[in-house]
Amino acid sequence: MIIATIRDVAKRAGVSVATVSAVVNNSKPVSEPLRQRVQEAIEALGYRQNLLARALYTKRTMTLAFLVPSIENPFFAEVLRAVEETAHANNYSVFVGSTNGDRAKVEFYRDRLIALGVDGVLTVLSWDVVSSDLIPALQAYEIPVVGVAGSRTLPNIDCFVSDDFGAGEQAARYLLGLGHRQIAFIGSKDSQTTVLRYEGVKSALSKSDIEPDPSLLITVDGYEEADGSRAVSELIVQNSEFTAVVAFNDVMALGALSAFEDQGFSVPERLSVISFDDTISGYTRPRLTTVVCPKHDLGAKGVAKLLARIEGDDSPPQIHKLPTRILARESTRSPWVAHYV
Amino acid sequence: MIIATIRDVAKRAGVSVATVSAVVNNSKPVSEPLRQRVQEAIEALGYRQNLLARALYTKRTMTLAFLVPSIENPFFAEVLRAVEETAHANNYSVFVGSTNGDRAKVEFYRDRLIALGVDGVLTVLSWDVVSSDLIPALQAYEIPVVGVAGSRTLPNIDCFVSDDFGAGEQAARYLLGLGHRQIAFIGSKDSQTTVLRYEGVKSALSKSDIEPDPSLLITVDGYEEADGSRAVSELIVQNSEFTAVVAFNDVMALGALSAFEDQGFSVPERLSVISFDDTISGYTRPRLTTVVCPKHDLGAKGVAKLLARIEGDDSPPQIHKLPTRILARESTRSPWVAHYV
DNA sequence: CTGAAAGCGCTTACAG
DNA sequence: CTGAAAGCGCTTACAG
Repeated sequence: MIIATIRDVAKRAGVSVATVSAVVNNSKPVSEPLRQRVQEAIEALGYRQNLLARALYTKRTMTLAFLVPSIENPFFAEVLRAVEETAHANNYSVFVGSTNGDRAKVEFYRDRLIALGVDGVLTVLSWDVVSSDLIPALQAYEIPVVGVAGSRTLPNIDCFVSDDFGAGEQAARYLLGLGHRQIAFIGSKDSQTTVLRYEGVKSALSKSDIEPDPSLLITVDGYEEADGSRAVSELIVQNSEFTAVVAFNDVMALGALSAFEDQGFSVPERLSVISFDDTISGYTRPRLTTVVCPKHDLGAKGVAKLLARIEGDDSPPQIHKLPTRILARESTRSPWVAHYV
Repeated sequence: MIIATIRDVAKRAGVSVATVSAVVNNSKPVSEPLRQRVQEAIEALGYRQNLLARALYTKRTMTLAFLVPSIENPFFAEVLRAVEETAHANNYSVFVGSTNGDRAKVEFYRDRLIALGVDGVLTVLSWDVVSSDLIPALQAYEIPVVGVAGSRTLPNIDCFVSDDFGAGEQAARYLLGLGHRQIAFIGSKDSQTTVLRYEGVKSALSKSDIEPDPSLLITVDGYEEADGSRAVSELIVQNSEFTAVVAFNDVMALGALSAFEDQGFSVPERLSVISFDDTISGYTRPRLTTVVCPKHDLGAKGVAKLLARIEGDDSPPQIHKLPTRILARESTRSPWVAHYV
């Protein structure tokens, strides 16, 4: 098949290419008769605009890129979904790049995205990204960048993160509302998010005039299921009283649930467990009450801001902390009846 | 910042743009002194090749697209991961498009991907895609297409699917090996995959001289957790004997697990349960034994074939059924001790 | 080995 | 309202 160009259309319609361009892009007034003839020629030839050739002149490709540390992570997959949706709704297409903590890959995307002329990039501010020169390089080419998800932020670009401190407060307030007073926290060492969420918990406790008990904070290496189980073991040997535990994420909470069951503490009868993220929390037994991150909003608002920047928005960059919400399920309950002593 | 073009580099190095092009693409021999000067000019100017301008002439953008019905589905997320990995390893970038069963979106991507000049597209053969003219349109522009995942295939393009019939056989053989004879199947109505997997189960049964009992096949609408529970209820009222159940997917199996527990049938002590896909099967209690789909291979091999097509491979299109494998966990056990009567 | 020139498919001042 | 022309940043015959 021979691919029709704007010139072919012009010839068939008996007009100039400028006129064809004007009707295709609706960029200038064109008289009805000519418009008609052009349209017919387009149909007849099956003409399609070549966006690449167009971009050469306009510097706009109508493409965006989204960079994540790992695509298959359900959290990012959900953000990606919102990114694609929002981009599509605004007539943009999106490249996905997974960086996997690999600086070389970050550099590959840095070079490639510039070479491909993307109009903007949304990126998770993972360490590999932040420690490379991706962002300044993009900015040197006047390609807007916005950061998203993760708790890390950067001062010189717009960032959309979930409010981890607020999430911690929310979790604790929920438990407090149920009547819990002795609330443990299990988290991951070296995780900024753990810190923030725990600070939120402490804040809520303080507001209820409860002195946070340091022996009720357990942090372990890693943030997988086994790490959650391990944290629970450590918690139990502390021998402090508690009626509820806040787990850093769903997966650790799953491990915690198993550990409690193994030790004969039934959830939620004797102990309440609450987690964060809402990834697998609907699949555990009991189903976990969790603090839901605004994954969809993160992607949607991130893209919206990116598009605004592309359109010329030059207001100062801001950090946007999006609110979380409690999704109550089966793992939490009032401690009135019985509790662990 | 002023963006350096090939002309700027040529000027600074005192050579022609043809020479710069030759060294950048390593497409022609260039004398060492000139190469040197060009390299220096490139460094000094921070020159980067504009792939769009290049593509205008070469018709190659080094981009691929991957179309899925839903990005956030963990199954496709995993395929996407392999797609991105393989593309990157071969110096390609990838657009992701989610079609969501929406024909209009399929058409958007059809037009856009052509306009953007992608070199090839990998697509899940969901109904929206197959019922649109996406594939013929792409082919008219000589853009190679390969189909992936899902059980649907098309005769005129390369397809990579997991071997559902084989997966069913595998599941049944595994149960048979454990000593089970009365094996139930719960699946989804109107699912071609259900049919294939069940056929595989029957085949394995027949090979062991076991007559498949039709009352042990339950199909329901939908394929979510609640549907799995419902299927189990229906199965129980059949009042037929069985010691194991094969569930169409992990999520239905989760529902089945709950239903069995509610009815007082403990898994795996009284009943074995096996599922397919390995999405959430590691998170259930007991952890589900499952038949793992070659999600990563699907993506990796699909892209590899696509690249071969781009490079000119014109062998006849083929359907590739990739083998599955059993991942044994806690939900299956020999029925010798006790079983449901 | 090197370069001048044409051309890839568009858009947009500019002139009419 | 319409069109001729220049130019976006590259590559590749072609000639030397």
